[in-house]
Amino acid sequence: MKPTAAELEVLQVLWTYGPSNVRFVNDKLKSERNVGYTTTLKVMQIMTEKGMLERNMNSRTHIYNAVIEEKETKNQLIDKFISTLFGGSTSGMVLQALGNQKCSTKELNEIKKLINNIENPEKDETAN
Amino acid sequence: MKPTAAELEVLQVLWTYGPSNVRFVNDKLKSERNVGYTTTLKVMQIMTEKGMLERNMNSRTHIYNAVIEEKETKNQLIDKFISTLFGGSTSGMVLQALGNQKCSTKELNEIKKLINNIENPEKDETAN
DNA sequence: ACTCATCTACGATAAAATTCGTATTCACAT
DNA sequence: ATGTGAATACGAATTTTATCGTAGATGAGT
Repeated sequence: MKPTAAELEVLQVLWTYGPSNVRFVNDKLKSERNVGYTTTLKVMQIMTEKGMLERNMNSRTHIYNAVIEEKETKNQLIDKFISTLFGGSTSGMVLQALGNQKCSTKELNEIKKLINNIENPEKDETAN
Repeated sequence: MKPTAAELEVLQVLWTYGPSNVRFVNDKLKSERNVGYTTTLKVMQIMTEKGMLERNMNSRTHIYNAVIEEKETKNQLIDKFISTLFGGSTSGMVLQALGNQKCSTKELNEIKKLINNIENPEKDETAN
């Protein structure tokens, strides 16, 4: 399941706001770029055919929802990204991402904490 | 400058091995998947038109080289990736990537070291 | 000089993704 | 009931990407 760029935009809206109709999704997309209503409609219909979305047609205005899971989908995209650009080295990608210096101290601390939890699972402080 | 998937494959070869001819690049690509020689040729010609590559035509066999920088290009791709999928949060992406558990202890230590260096630049041990 | 392998140039095709116009249907307010 | 606004359905045009076949040029070896 490999969403295209346009499909990812739709998924982001649905993941963020939950089940929505086409008008709502199109409005959100239009806040980023110019896109016609029927364009968004078409994309969402195709996504439904592909099984990415499901739709409730009880009312005249159909309500769409994401079928594919946010976390799982993003994991697949990250894996693909890492294998294509960093020869499969997660740390290689992380090092480059952090080197961009866009992280606050707080964020860096979160990452350090996560690393400690991975290294010492028995001392996991977030488990309680 | 947004390389396509096929273009990224070519760039990876040139970044890794330096200036190369079409035959060499195509051989490398063929170790991963089946792709015809003229296909690779065409891609590289188009990339040259786009300004991603430059070519030396002194000899009959043209030698191509990447114009766009590996680090800079990957940074742009990471930024795009993070902004599209993680609302611009680098740590959000890193947390999810590390959560996939594919990092060795050694790699995790490298990341921790980098974080420490970012937090305390004056104590940077890699600078010497 | 001739042949053969190999290279580039060029164009055509195919496949995928994106976009939108038009027609039709429906619900609601008047 | 009728008109209006808004929704879906459908199909088509466009753009982008990817792929490769064929033709012509070149150079190396005999």
